[in-house]
Amino acid sequence: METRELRYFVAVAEELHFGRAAERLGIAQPPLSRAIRALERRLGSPLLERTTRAVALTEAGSVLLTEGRTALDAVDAAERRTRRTAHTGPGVVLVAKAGASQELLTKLLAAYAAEPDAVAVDVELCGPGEQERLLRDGRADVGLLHRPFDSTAGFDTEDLHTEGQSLFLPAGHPLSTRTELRMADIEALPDLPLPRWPAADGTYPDGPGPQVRDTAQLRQLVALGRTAAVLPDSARVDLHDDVTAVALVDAPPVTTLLAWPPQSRSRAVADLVRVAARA
Amino acid sequence: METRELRYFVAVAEELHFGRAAERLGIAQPPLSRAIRALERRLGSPLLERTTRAVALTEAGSVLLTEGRTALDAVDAAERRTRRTAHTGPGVVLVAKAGASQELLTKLLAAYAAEPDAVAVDVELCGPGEQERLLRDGRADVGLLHRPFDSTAGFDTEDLHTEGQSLFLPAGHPLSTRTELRMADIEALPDLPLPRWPAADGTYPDGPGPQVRDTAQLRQLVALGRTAAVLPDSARVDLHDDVTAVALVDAPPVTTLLAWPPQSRSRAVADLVRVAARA
DNA sequence: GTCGATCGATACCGCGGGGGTATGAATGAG
DNA sequence: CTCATTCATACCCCCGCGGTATCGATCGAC
Repeated sequence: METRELRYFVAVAEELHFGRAAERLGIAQPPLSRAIRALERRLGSPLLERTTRAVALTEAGSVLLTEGRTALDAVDAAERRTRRTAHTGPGVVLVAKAGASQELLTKLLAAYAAEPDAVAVDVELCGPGEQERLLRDGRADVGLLHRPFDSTAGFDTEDLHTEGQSLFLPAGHPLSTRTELRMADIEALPDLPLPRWPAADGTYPDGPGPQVRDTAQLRQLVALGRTAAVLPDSARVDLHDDVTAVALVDAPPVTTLLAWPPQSRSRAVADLVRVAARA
Repeated sequence: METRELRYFVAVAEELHFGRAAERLGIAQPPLSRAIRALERRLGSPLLERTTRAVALTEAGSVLLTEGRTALDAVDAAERRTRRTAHTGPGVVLVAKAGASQELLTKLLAAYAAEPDAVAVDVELCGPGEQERLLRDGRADVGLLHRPFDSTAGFDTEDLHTEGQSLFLPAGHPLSTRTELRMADIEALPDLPLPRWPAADGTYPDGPGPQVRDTAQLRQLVALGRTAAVLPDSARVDLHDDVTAVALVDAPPVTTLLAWPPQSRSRAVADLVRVAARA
C-alpha cells in the first residue's frame, strides 16, 4: 500500500465527503474517487458505504483509519528525523508542556550539557496533549510528560519524580488560609470555576470556567481572581504573592517522566535518560 | 515520502549493494539507483556513501533505516489488519511462543470464550523473539510474552503472572537429587551445555550446546540427556518421569504478560485483557 | 410530481515519471 | 595493464495519476 493511497483514504474517512477531502488534498474529486475504489478493489472489500447523500465507514474502513493514521505518523517521523539528522547534525528535540516542571527541566538540561559527548537539545514547548503527537510524527525525539494526564501508550518511559497536587488560589481568597484541602472542597467553589483545557482536536468543552492553553496563562488568570487551579506541588516554586497554594491531600499524585519512541533509542536520548534517572 | 521509496531504501541499506537489493526488489539496478538519488535530492542530503567497491550508510541514512523499518511495519500492519477485518470478520490473532505457558493460555482462552460477545481467537505459535515482529507488522493483534526475555517496547501490556525459574535436568542426573540450586551451580555443568536459541535474524550463536527452536524440542533434548534448561516453574506441569526440575533460587523471576499495539485497542483485545487480568 | 441542487461515478485525454536495456566510468585485484 | 565489478547515465516506452466534462442517483422544495 502506498503512502499516497493512505493519505487519500484518511482524508476521506475523516471528512466523510469526497469533495471536501479532495479539496483538502489539493486534487480534484474524480481521481480521489478512483483512488479509493482502486484501494478497495486491491484490499478485496469495501471501506466506505456511499450513497449520494452520505459516506460512512465500514468495519474494515474503521480499522484502516486507525492503523493508517499511526502508519502515516511513522512515515512522517522517518522523514522528519532523517531531515533533522542531515541538516542540523546530531541533536535531540525535547518537548515539554509550556510552564510545567520548569525547575526539573532546567536541572536536567544543565546536567546533560555537562556530559562528555552531549549534543544540542532543542526545547520545544507546546500545549497539553500535543506532546504525544509530536513524538509520534517525529517533530520531537523525547518528551517530558506527566502521568496520569498524558498518555504514554507506545513509548518507552523513565519515571523521574512523583509529587502531590495543590490548589492554587488568588491571594486573599477565603480558602487560602486553610493548611490543607480535599477534592470535595473544590467541588463547592462557585466563585472560582475551574479552567477548561482544550481537547485533542483543539476545541474546548462547555462549562463556566475560562479557557486556558498553558500554565503561564493559567497562573495569570488565578492572580486575576478569575479561576483556581489544581497543579503539582512543584508549581509553587515561582509563586508571587498574588497567588496562594494549599495542599490537596487526596488529589491523585502526579509523576513527571521522560518518554521517547522505542525505536529511536539514539545515543543522545539514551544519555539524556541516564542523566535524568541519576538526578 | 512514498512507501515504495522507503522499501527501496531499506533494501539497499540492508544489502549495502545496489545489485542485490534490486534483485530482492524484483527490479533492475538502474531504476533503483535513480530512485535512491531522487530520494536523497528530496531530503536534501546523502543517505549512502558509495564508491564503486562499497556502499555505506551515512548518519542520516542510519536514522532512515531504523525509522523506515518501523514505518514500513506500520503500513504493513494497517493493510494486514484491514484485510483480516474485511475477510474473516471481527476476530483476534493471539501469538505465543510454542510450548510456553500452555496451562495459562488454555485457561485464558476458555475464560474469554465464555464472555458474552467473544470473537474468534486465532492462536499463532512461533519461535522466541518472533512475537514482537508479528505484533508490529499486523500479523498478530495480541501476544503472550515473557519478561525479561521478550522486549515490550512500544506495546501496551498487562502483567498476568510472575514466577521463579527451575533447572530442568535429565532424570537421574547427579544434580537432580538436590532440593534447590543457584545460578553459580550451572556455570559448572560441563556434561550438559545450555542450549542455543536463535537470534532475531534466525542465526545461532556459537557454542557447545544444541540448537533449539521451541520448548517442546528443548524438553525432548533434556529427556535425551543432551542438555539442561532454565525455564519458568510452570513448565513443571507436564513433566514426564524422564525429566526432573530443581528450583533455581537466585534466577531472575519471569513475568508472563499480554502485549498489544497501543493503537489497536479494539473491543475484542480489551475484553481479552480484562478477562486475563481478572483470572 | 417536477425541478433543481448535491454528490459520487464514469469517460476520456495528456503527460510525468517509473521501469526497462544498453552503455559508460571508476576502482581495485591479479 | 587488463579485466571484473559495480554504480551512474542515456534513452525509450508505457502505465497510471490527475485534469475536465459529464452522467446518474437521490433528496428537498414547492
